[in-house]
Amino acid sequence: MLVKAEGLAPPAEDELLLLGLASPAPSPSLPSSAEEEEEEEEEEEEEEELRAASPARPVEAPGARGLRRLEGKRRPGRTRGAPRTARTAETAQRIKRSRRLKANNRERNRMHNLNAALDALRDVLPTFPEDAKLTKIETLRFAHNYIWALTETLRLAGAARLGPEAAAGGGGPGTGEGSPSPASSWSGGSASPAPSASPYACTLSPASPAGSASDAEHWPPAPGRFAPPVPVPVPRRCL
DNA sequence: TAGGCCATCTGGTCCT
DNA sequence: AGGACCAGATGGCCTA
Repeated sequence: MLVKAEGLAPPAEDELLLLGLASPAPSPSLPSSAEEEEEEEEEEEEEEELRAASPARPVEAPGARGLRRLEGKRRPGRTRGAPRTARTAETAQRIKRSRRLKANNRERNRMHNLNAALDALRDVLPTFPEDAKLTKIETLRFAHNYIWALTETLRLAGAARLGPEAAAGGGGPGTGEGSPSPASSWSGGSASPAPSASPYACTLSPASPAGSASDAEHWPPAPGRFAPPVPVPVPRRCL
């Protein structure tokens, strides 16, 4: 997703070689070809460096290099003349750097995947206006409350069919005993809601799971970014 | 300009 | 050993 392409942080100077990484919306699971190429290059370089660093060359195949060594020919190279210790130190640095870049790539992909999942979640949440974009925390909180509201709706609907007694205390789908408020499982740390304090404390406001703090504070006034999911007969408790 | 949100980098820890 | 996951740091963009 990456809503703000221009919001991307500039790549580190030593990462400028990673062509394509700055693309605004790289597919989370499908790295760009440039990215793949770069990764391959990195791996090749790492292997090369490892080979150069290892005096024993345990995996050396009986190929050209082996022959060259047998012939006593030196491999011409960039490290010619450099002290061995300095060379290996530099090599270790390069390997370390290469691994870091790989880890960065993985982390970036991981976060892209996470954001994609978050986007998918946004897609199924009703917002007003429709194209309003919830922040990450809002999305999670809203989803939490929304699920709770739907569950509660089902419970009440089922209870209504069974009669008033069931409505009084019946457990609904997946609700175990009674109906746990969304907050009962919402351990949002400081955002911990204290839901049952007031029967009307809960809202579907994305920013206030089960009505933590004052709802007005979290529910932006006009033009509101979102509205409670109107079509759902939300329990009064959550309105 | 301050504060919120975000993407990215980074080092540490855990898991396979 | 390498990858996944996590949290802290950093810097950019946007808005009130």
